Amino acid sequence: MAQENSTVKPTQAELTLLNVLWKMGPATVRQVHDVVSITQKTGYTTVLKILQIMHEKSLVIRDESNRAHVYAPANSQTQTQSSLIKDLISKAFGGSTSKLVMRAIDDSTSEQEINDIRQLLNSLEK
Amino acid sequence: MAQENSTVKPTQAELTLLNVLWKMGPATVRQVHDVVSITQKTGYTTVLKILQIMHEKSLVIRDESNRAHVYAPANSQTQTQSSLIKDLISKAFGGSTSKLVMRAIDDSTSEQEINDIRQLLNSLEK
DNA sequence: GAAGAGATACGAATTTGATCGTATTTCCTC
DNA sequence: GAGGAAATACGATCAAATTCGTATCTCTTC
Repeated sequence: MAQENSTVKPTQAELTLLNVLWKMGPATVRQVHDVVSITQKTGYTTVLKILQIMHEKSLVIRDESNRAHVYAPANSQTQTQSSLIKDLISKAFGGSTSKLVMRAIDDSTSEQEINDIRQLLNSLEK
Repeated sequence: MAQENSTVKPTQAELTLLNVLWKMGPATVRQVHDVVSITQKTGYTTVLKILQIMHEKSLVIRDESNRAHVYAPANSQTQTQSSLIKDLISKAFGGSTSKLVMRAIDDSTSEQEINDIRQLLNSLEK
C-alpha cells in the first residue's frame, strides 16, 4: 500500500517554501524565489529544485499548462501543522498532548500571547 | 562568542538517547544500548558514537573516572522540550504560541487527554 | 525563422546524520 | 605478566537534504 502523503513531514527548506505558498497562494518558482530571497540568499535553481523534489514527494501540486509552472501546497497549513505537532509530541513528550500544551503555556512570555491563550481557553469552556 | 548549548536542537537519534537518559538517570553506553535495543535494532557502537558526538556538542556530560564512561544529559528535559517547541512555533506557526496551543487542543482525540488539558486550564484560571 | 530572454531539467558537490566494522586500550583474573 | 572480556576510539560508508552550475527547451518578437 502506498504511503499517504498526509503523514509526510516536510524538511526545513520545504517548510520554508510551503509557508510562502500558503501565504501567497499558487505561485511560480520566480514568485516564490522573489519572496524567499528577501530574507535568504538562496539561488533561483535551488528553489526550483526543492519545489521539484516536493512535487515528487507530493508535498505540492503543480500546474504545467503554462511555461512557468504554478505550484501550490498539496496539504493545508492546518494539516501540516497537525502532522508536525503530532511528531513532536510522540518524540519529545512521551505522546502526551497535555504535557506539550502545559510546556507551551508555561513558556509564554508575551502579554499578548497570554491573553490570546486565555481567550482561547475561555471559548473552549463555552 | 561561543554558542550557548541551551539553544542546540538535538537530532532524532540524539533525542531518543536523551529520553533514555532522562528516564534512567546517568548511564553507561551499555545500559543505554540495552534499553534502546528493546525497541530498535541499533548496534552498540552506533549508540556509543552518537553519545560521543553528543558529548562534543555538549548535549551530554560524561564521567570518565571509570573505564565505562557514564553519560548524563547536559540539559533538563524541560529545557529541551521548550527549545523544541520554540523551534516549531517559529518555523511552522509564524511565531504564535497560541496558534500552536489551539492546534494541539483541536487535534486531541483521547478523552483522557482532553480531561487532562481541561484540568490544566482550570488550574491556570485559579 | 533566428535570436534571446527566461523557464525547466539534470547532474554533481557538499554537508550532516546515522550506522557499524575494526583497531586499540584497559582492567580483571589466573 | 599473559590472556581475554569489554570498553573506547577511529574511520569508512550510506542516505538524505541542500545547493547550484550547466544544459536544454520554449516562447516571443522582430
